[in-house]
Amino acid sequence: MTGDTKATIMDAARAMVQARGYNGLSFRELAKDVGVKSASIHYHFPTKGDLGAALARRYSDEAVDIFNGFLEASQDTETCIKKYTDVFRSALSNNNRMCLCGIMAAEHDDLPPEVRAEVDRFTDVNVEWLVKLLSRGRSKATAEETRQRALAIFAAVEGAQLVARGRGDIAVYDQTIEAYRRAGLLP
Amino acid sequence: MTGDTKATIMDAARAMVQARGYNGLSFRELAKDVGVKSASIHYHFPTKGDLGAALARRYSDEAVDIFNGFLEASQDTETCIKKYTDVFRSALSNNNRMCLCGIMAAEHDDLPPEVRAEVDRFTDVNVEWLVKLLSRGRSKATAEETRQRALAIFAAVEGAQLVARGRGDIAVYDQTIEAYRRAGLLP
DNA sequence: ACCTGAACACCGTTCAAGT
DNA sequence: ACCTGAACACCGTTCAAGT
Repeated sequence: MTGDTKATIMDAARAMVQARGYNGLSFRELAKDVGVKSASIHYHFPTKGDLGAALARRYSDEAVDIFNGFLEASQDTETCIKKYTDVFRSALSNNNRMCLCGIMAAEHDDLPPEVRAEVDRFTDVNVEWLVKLLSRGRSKATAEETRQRALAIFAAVEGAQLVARGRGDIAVYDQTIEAYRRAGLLP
Repeated sequence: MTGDTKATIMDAARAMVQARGYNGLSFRELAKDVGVKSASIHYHFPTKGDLGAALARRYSDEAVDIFNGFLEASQDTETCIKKYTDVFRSALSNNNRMCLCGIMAAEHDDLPPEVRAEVDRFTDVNVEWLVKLLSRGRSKATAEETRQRALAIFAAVEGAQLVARGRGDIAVYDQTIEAYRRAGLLP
């Protein structure tokens, strides 16, 4: 009665992937968590690829909403970028978890095509949002330079998360982000 | 006759992990590649963790040698950092592969402790080397600032590789590294 | 010293069968 | 509409047995 099974499955699966990756996601373990048999998971998501793609799609959609909220709430670029890096920070503070699409990008060659496509879209929505943010302030950078800087910021943040997670130390993330700012990569 | 089995196993396993991750490494597939039965792999490496740790250890050792070669060959910081980023580039140009320890860092929660320890050591040797490089030129940065910048460079390069690999596009890596340089993160 | 076949408990997936 | 048990070919691992 507490909500539909499909959403429950996705919530449990999302936590699992952020902790252990797409390869670490087990239908049988997932079934135990949710309280059904593994064959039932297949009723809602015929294949593991279907589930993975649904997770990445919802994740990107949620990210777009959250990021756009930052733009609306503040005119200040520095404030927005701080909120942005804090989103990635929050994954780490949630039991040393990682960005759903960051961990899946590392598993690139193991992903079914439909999952890969959705993971790519996460990069797209991040870069698009960062371009929007960087374009608000007047700047002498060309459109192409701005796009490349946006891509660089996204990649650097993902890298900071990856390395901090490896160390299991959120201070590593904070120090790295601060070093990016000092160097001038982050506005 | 062409060399010992143990080295052959490690070479095949290394390629496999750089493409598909630690979780994607299969003893049975590996055995087929090498031409033995999977039980024989266990003779040389009792557990998958033993193999993974041996791979990461050898990888870090080789990296140290290569990096130190750069320092000896050139006094120029810009040249050394270019060679450094080119090492990570070469993984991508080798069939879109990834840094062995970068991909394993993403799988952090799935790794046996002995593998995790060796993966951590790769971060250490990279940061140590970058500190050595950054310290050669005289600079007003404190030792702690230098260490944090070294960590930031390593994280940013790993992130560039991760994102470029996700896109399957080495141009993304090149553009991101160039943007790091423009921003002043890379010397 | 090195390799193997057979067994174990796991995995994603399929499907006929239940309600 | 939703769930299940049983089967399939996979997985890492163990171990007694071979040479």
